[in-house]
Amino acid sequence: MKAFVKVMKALSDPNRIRIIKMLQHKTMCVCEIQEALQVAQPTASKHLKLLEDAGLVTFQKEGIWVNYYLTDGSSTPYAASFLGNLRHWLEDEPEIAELVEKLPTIRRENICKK
Amino acid sequence: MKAFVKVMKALSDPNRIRIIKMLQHKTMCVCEIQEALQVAQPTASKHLKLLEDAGLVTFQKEGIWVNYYLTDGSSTPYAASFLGNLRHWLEDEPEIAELVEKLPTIRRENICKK
DNA sequence: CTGAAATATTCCTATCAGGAGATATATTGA
DNA sequence: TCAATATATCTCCTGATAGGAATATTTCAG
Repeated sequence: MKAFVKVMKALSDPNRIRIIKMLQHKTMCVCEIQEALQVAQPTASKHLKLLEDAGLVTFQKEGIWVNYYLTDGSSTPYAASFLGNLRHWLEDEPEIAELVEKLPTIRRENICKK
Repeated sequence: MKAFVKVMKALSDPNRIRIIKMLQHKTMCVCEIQEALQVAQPTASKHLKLLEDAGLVTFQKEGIWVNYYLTDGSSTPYAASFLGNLRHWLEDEPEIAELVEKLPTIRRENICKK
């Protein structure tokens, strides 16, 4: 029950849903997500932590960057099911489509200073 | 997006999940749900309204009673998918099992005065 | 080691969600 | 019509949550 509620809450926020939909297309670092969502950096970090706690995303450190990507859903059957369904769900939402279109232009080289 | 978030939020609360799991077994009136969840009547009503807005449950008036039951999920594909998955999800949660076991003893004739 | 850059954490604020009591509404029976 | 019952709505309280600013942490380059 707790695990289920955690996944449901994680997917109850538009910005976190947007993160999932973006990560379906490419691995992203925090600053890229921050830029895509137009939020402050701590806000992006916090959303990612919540998604991680729910078993939906994970990350790998690459030097100074932290790359986030979707999990295989092995943590809970709920995560697996949602990650599967969200592959096609919301695909035709104009807002999501627009966000995905912008994705190729959002690259850490253009955002970060290093 | 809004419809999706609405369904996710509706299923983000333990008491509302319990309602869904109970309605899988039988149609229930508000006072039966109130009794099963051990909450105040307005609380039960509010949860039911939220679930209804999300397209997960609906109701039929029977005189003084209001009978709530699960929808067929035709309002949104999300509702349909969740109602399907929740048929087996959480089935082996002790807490849910216990709640379902108590169900037959919760009958409006024993609760309501009329 | 030091400075700079990316990210995480802390703290504060505003809004939202769950709960209950009081009250309004609706239906039925007398 | 009136009283009783079931349910819905309103109001208030409290705890949770999204957001950002400030700060801490981590990592790398030099």
